[in-house]
Amino acid sequence: MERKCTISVEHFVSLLLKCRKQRDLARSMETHLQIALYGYEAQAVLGNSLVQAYAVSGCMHDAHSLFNTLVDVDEYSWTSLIQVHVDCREYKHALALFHIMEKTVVQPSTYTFVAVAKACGHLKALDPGFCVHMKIVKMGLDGDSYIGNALLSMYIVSGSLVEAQILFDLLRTQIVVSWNILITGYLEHGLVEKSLECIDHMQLRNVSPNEITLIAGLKACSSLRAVLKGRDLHSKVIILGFDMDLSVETTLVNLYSKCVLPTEAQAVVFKLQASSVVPWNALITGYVENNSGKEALGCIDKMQLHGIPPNVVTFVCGLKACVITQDLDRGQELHCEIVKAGFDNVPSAGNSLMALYAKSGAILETCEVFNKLPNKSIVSWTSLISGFVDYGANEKALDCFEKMCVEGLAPDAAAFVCGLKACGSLETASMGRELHAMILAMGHERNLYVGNVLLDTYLKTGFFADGQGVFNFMPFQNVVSWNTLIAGYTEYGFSSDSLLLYNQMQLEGMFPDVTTFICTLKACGSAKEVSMGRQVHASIVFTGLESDGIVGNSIVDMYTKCGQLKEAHYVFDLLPSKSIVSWNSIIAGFSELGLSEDVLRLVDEMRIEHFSLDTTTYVYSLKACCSLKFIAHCQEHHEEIILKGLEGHPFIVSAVVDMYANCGLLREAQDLLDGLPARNVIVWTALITGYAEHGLSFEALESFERMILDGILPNIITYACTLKVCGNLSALYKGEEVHSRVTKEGLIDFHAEVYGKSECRFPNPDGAVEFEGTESLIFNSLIEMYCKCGCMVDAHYLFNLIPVADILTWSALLTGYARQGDTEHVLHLFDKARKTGIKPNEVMFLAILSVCSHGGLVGVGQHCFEAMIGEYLVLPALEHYNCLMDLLSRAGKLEEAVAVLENLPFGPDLVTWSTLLGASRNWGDVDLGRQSFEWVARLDEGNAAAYIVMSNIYAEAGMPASYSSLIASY
DNA sequence: GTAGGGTTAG
Repeated sequence: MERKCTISVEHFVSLLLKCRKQRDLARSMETHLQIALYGYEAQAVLGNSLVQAYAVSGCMHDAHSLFNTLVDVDEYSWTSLIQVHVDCREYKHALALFHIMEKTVVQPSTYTFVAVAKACGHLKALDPGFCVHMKIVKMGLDGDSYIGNALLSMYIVSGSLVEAQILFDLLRTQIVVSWNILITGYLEHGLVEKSLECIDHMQLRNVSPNEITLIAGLKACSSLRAVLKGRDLHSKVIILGFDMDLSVETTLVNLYSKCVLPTEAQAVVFKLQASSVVPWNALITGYVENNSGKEALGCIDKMQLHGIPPNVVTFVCGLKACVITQDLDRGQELHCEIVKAGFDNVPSAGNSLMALYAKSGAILETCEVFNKLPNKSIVSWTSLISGFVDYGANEKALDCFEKMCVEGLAPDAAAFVCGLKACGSLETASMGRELHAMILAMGHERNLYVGNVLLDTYLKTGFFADGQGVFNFMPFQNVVSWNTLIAGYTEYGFSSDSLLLYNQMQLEGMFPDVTTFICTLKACGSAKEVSMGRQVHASIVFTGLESDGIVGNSIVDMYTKCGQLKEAHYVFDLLPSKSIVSWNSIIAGFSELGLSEDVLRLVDEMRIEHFSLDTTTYVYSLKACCSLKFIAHCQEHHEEIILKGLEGHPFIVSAVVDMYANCGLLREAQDLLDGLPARNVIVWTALITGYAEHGLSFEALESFERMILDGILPNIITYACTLKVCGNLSALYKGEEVHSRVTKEGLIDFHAEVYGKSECRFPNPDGAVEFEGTESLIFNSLIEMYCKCGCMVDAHYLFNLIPVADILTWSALLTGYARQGDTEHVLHLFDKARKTGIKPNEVMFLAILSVCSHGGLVGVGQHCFEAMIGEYLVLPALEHYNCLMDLLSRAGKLEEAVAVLENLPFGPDLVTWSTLLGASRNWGDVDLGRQSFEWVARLDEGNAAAYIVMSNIYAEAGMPASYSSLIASY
């Protein structure tokens, strides 16, 4: 009872104020109990304080129950309840309470309106906000500076900048706070220049800026990278005496860092001599943002020397710096320090650790950090997904994405970006579409990152129309969007479109960056557009980007792909620093043109310059060795590869098998292939072509069978080679089987209309195989196969289906008909080919000459031979001369045939002499017969037919002596 | 006042 006298109501009020400040619920409840014990419950002031104390501690329900028991609810009770909801960001609730209050007799005060205006602003609720404004005017409170600023703030926060400016101009007095609301408002809504204009205006009206104004101004300068204006504000800071204000100085550090003026940023920090970690962090962040990882880490050391311990932000930046410098060791040291300092449970630290490990390829550590995180936020999940994507584990990434959704976390824009990246790498269009639908449903489609990666995913999966649609409907495109489009078209062989896009983007005022140049150079290379390539090269020099390593390599690559080795070599020699990629680019150029000696010379040069050969280099040098048939050299290479442990690499494996197969070491090739744990289409194809090229047709077909049994899908090269073998063997049945395979796989389309390119989805382009020309290669191989097997009906049927017949198609068909002796078809087709603009080649002329000779069309044949040289400028080979001699001698023009023989530009071969031998028999020319026979016998010993023909000549000429001696010698 | 995950490229 004694205590009852000593504790006053005022004491309880101050006690509750303390509880409220410390959000100490337990003490609030204890105090509540005491108030009840003392019988003070009916005291209005205590009731209101209790309501506030409960509300700020999160016990809104208790606060409301208590509010309902209050005996006299006054303006203060209502306002404090509304205020508390606003503080807890429960704006809707606050507004609802205000509406209830309006129905009572209690009149709102200035404080009530300030709280309600804040709620309206955050709700972006313009109509209720305007009603509140009107009510204020009606009550004559609009002259109050406090209310005026609250309303100004309401319009700004809700984004109604025009209304805010009108209200601002109507304010009775514009104090510095009013100006600051306007200035920070413009800044936050991106109207950066406008906020700087306001700062100038306020000074003209003799309102002196305070630290809030200066911070806003400096921030504006940062985002505009406006160094001069920034320096101007810096001098204001000094004049007005804010140069020891931690916040102002930190913003200054940030400004100088963003403007890449590290010395000035440092000067600010050192001059400040503060013991706070924050300005140091601003400095470190600046270095990280400018990709100066080493300097950032140095700064962390220096800061500790000044006796300032790092905080979480410092560690986060430090980890980023380690990613930049690729210094995993230092990263792990930082990890230890983070654990020691007890920051390992802080989400941002954990997420940055994951980023470090993921970007260092340490996926296990990434997962470990993730598993240890107590609260896995959307950011943590995204870090994990991103880690899997970087690691190439795209399926795993998508699994995680699903798991994250199952756990009830709604993906945000960044999470979608990672998920889509996985889809793009997996080339799974269906999953990509699912994510796209989710993105639309959740309203993330306007995010630039999302748009760009969506575009990339559609292009990577071959859906050009959808990709173009995404691009067109983006709210705005940036340079990345254009780069993605350019790269996407090039990837599918539409390089000319890429080049048009490069021009178009510049017409639309978009400046190319490093990546644009890299992508465009690639397009120039694939399109062999060297003049455009030179233009791009000039632009690169103009922008001073030619010293960039990747750009330099791309220029070399462009020139080599265009076959301009001189220019490529010139650029290569001038590269400021050559990497293994530079060497590979130039080597690839020489390799492409079959200049094997140069390839090996360059490889030697790079060895001299202490570069270690990588898989790409080995592939080129192996190819060069084997085309030069440097077998010993090849084997040395193989040993070196084994020594380096590269023999398992898929590219190397196929190159080595190809090398052995090419050199005719087919046993070795076969053994190597059989010993592989898994074989791919490239290795099998290398073996099959090896067998085919060395005339081992049966082994080639057998390998094709084994490849199918191995479960490997052949590619067009495999099919073309196998069809050739079938033709050589006249293996019609096998050939037809291959035909039905390629049809089933859709490699040829019997109803081939020309596709609108954005409508169709192309098969995944195989690295080694150019997409363009796929179909005609298969068609030509099939036609040739049917021709060789004598099935001219099938050959001609396919010929009619081919979308565009090229010179090879015509040659194959003509040769086929010629082999059948079908003069009529050959002459007709020859005529048709010429009319469609085909310039006849040597193969077509051989076909013509051969049918003319068999059909006795001497005049036509002779005319053709003359036209071949005079009109079509095709140089005849020995085969053509042989045919001509055959043609003449069959027609009895033996002398003319001999004249051809005597004027031959080459040495005659077995066919020449056999032809003349046959002719001699037909026309009974013993001398020419004997001469021919002697040559045939010399060139092909044991040619029984020649003996028989010669003996017949002797017998028919009535020369028994010669006849019997020839028989004896035989 | 400083701070966590996300887009294109050899």
